[in-house]
Amino acid sequence: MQILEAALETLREDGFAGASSRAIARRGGVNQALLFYHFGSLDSLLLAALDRTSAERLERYRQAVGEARTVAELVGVLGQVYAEDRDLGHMTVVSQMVAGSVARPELAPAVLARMEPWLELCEEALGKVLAELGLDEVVPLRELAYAVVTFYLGVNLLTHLDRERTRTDALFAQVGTLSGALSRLRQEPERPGPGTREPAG
Amino acid sequence: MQILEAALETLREDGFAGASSRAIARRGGVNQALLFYHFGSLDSLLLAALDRTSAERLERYRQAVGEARTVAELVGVLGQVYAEDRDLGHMTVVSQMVAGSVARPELAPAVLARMEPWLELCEEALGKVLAELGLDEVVPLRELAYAVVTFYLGVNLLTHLDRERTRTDALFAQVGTLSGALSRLRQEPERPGPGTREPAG
DNA sequence: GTCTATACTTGGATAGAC
DNA sequence: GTCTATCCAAGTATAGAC
Repeated sequence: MQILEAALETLREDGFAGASSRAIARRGGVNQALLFYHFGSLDSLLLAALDRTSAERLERYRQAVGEARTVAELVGVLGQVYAEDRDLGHMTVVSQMVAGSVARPELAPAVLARMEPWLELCEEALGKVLAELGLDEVVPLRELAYAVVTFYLGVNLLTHLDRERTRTDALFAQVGTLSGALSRLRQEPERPGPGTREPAG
Repeated sequence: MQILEAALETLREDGFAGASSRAIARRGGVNQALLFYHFGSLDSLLLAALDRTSAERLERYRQAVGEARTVAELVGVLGQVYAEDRDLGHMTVVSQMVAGSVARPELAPAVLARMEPWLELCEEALGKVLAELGLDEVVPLRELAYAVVTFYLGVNLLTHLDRERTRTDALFAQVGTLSGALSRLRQEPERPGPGTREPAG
């Protein structure tokens, strides 16, 4: 819907503190009273907007995670989907809503609940990766998933200050080569001899 | 000063979106006009507040990093200082100011500049760690420092939604044991034989 | 469903008394 | 330096015409 799109765009461009009913209405080219007719309150509208991007992106990520057969594939496709996210500004909406929950504590439980499916998907993907690398049972899955989501939020918070240095392309690449190396190490664990000691990097 | 304290407290408790001049004045028990007499504008006051906590905490972290002789010590003391930070809410102020910079783009360069010393300190600390673990030259220092700060911001953003799961005690402990293991591995690299293959965890 | 008009609150900021 | 008083813009939300 037009209003929802406008709300998302406003959260992205002007942040939580700038996402007033008037600002959203202005951006959507609709009357300000209309938001309250359709959504009851500004908070409800913002949560509905969060739901919308969340559902859309979640589907995209699920598809990516489901398709990938190897760790290398997974890391590769996640890097692509993340780039989409950054450009579309989905995670900005999320981080701004999380930040805004400090100002409006009523939002906190709702926002928290909306993070749950992301954690689950993250766990699923990490489970795949760790199993292939032989690291399951070593690394606590739930905590790692939480850490990944946390980092993700941080990136999307910082990227507005410093778009250059928050490019995660290099990071994804690094994770890719690292997991590739680990994976090979695991598949041929007992092959010693010359040629093994390559300089890393 | 009383006003600065009030500004910090308001940023912590009510977030950026709730840190109005009136809210700050109310909390500080002073007149609202006084903020503008002393700081000229709300933005200036908020930045001054950010400067204040930043300077105070930076000193504390510098001391911690400077004192630590081993990686284990460093991780241990950082865990303590972090716990202070979380309880005092310093990083909440930072993350809220970063989030607020989306709504007020004029703040962005100033906030970004105030992160620079943190990145430098983080690089210094990581340099120590990586050298002791023999991982320097393998891991890109600047990028890792940026990643650590990013994660730190994410944690302090999320902790308001979910205080339980953002406890980083376990994380610090994990990093501690991991680096301990790596360190030992490095100090006795050529000692094979029985008793070496302990289960990880 | 969408608009105008409006009630009422809160916000940033200044002028001027003390 | 601190207060009162005030200006005016912007905020959430509702009532009611169309």
